[in-house]
Amino acid sequence: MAIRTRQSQRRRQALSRERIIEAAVELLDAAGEGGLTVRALTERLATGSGAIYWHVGTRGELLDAATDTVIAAALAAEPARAPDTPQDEIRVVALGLFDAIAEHQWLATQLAIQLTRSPWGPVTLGIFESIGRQVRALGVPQGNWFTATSALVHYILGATIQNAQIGEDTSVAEPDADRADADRAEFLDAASRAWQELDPGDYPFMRAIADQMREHNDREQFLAGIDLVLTGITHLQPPTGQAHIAE
Amino acid sequence: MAIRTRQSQRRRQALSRERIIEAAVELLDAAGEGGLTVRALTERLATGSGAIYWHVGTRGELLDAATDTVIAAALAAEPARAPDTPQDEIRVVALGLFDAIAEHQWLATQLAIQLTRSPWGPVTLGIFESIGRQVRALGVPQGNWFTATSALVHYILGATIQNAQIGEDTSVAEPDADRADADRAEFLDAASRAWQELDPGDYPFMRAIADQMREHNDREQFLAGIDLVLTGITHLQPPTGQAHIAE
DNA sequence: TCCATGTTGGAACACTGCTCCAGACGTGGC
DNA sequence: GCCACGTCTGGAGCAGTGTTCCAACATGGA
Repeated sequence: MAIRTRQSQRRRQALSRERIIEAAVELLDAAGEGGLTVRALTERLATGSGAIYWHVGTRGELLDAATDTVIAAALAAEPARAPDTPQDEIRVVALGLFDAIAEHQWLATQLAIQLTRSPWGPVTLGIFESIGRQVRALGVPQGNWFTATSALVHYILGATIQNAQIGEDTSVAEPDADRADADRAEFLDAASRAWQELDPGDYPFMRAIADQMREHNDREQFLAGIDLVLTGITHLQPPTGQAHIAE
Repeated sequence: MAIRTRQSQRRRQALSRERIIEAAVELLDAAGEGGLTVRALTERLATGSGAIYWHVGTRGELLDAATDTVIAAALAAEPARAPDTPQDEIRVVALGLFDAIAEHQWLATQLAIQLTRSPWGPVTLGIFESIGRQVRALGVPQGNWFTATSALVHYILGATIQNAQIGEDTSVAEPDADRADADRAEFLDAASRAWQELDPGDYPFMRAIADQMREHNDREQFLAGIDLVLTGITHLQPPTGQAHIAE
C-alpha cells in the first residue's frame, strides 16, 4: 500500500522544473531570499535534494529562473484596456514592473545581481525590448533609440528597486489594502520627521523637502518621473557627432 | 620573546573598526561578495572571529559599513577643477558613483540591497542630498525638487548598476587601461553579434540597435542619459494639483 | 518478463556565520 | 610595585548551509 500511494502521488504531482520554480517563488515571497533553502524546498515538495539538482541545478540557477519567470510574466501581462498611445504603453510596462517588485521584494536584489553579472541576459533583454518598441513608436530618430530607451529602463529599474515595499504577511490578501495604506502613511510620516531632525549643515536639501514627503504617493511619484524622462526624450537633440538634422 | 612580539604587533597595528572595513573592501574587490568570509578576514588580519564581531558585528553590518564607506568617499571626492555650473556638478557626482561601482563591482548588489531594505538609509540620503542641492541650484521650482532629484538619482543608480564592469585581476593597476579597453570592445562586439542573431519576431527592437552597440562608449552613453534627464527637468511643468504658476 | 533509462530521496562532506569563553592586555588606584 | 578591573583577543564548537554522490525506485519498450 505504501508503494501504491507513493506511485499515485508521483503520478498526480509529478516533480517538474516548473513546479520547483513555483515553490521557490512562494518561499521567496514568504521569507525573502534567505527563506529559499534547498532543505525548505525539499520539505515543501516532499522530495530530496537530488531531485531538485536534477531538474534545475544549483540554488543560483534556481534564483535566476525564478527571477526570469516573474519578470517575464510581468512583461507579458496585458492590461484590461489596451493603451492607445506609446506613452501609455510605456506607463503600463513600467507599472507592471513596479508592481511586480512591490509584490516580490526579493526581485529588487535579484534583478540587480542579474544586471551586474550578465548585463544583457534574458531579463534585461526583455525589458529593453518592451520599452524600446514604444520608444520607436514615439517617433524618436533612430540615432537616439538607445539613449532614450536606456534612460527609461534605468530610471524604471532604479525607482522600482528603491520602492520595493516591506511586505505584509502573505496569508490574507484582501483586507491588506487598507492596512498597507496606513502603514505606508506611517512610514512616510516617520521618514519626514527623521529628515526634519537632520543636521541643517549637512543635509539642507533633505530638510527642505521633508514636508513634501508626507503627501506623497509612490505610484504617482513614479509616473511623474516617467513623464519627466518622456519630455526629455521628445526634446532630445539628434545624435551627437554626425549632425544629421531631421526636421 | 613570543609575548614581546605579540605585544608590539598589537601596538603597531591595533585592530580597529576602520582596519577591518578596509580589509573587507580589499577582499570584496578581489573576490566579490562571496570572497568576504569571516574566516578569510581573520586570516588576513591575523586574528580570531571574536575580535571582528566585537568591532563591527555581523557580516551583514560589515557589508553595510563597507558600502557606506566607499560611497561616502566617492561622494566626498572633489574633482581637480571645480565645476562652475550645477549641470557640471551633477555630472561630476554621477561619474563619481559610476566609477566607484565600476571599480568595486560588489557595490552594485550591495547598493540594491540597502536600497530595498532601508530606502532612506545613510547611503541613499547622501546621494539624494548631493544631487538635490544641485537641482535646487538649477532654479527648479520647489514643488518639483523631489521629482527632479529622484528622477536623476534613480537613473544614475539603474545605469551604474548595469554598467558595473567585469573587473580584471587586482594585482597590477597601470597597464590595465589598454587591456580593459580591448576587452570592452570585444564584449560589445559579442553583444552586438548576439543581438543580430535574435529571433526577429520576438526581438525586433534589439536587432535594430545591434549596430549602435559596437561604437558605444559607456561613460558617454551614461552622460547622454544624464543630459536627457536634465532637459526633462528644465521643461518640467509646475507641480500637479496646486497650479502655482511661478513665472 | 526483464532490462535500460530516467528519476528520486537521503546520507555525507566541506564550508559558512555566529556564539561563547578563557585568558591576555593595559590602565587606573593604592 | 602591584593588584584589579574593564577592554579586547583568539579559537573551539555549534547549527545550518549548498552540493555531491549513489543505491533504490518507476516506467516504457523489447
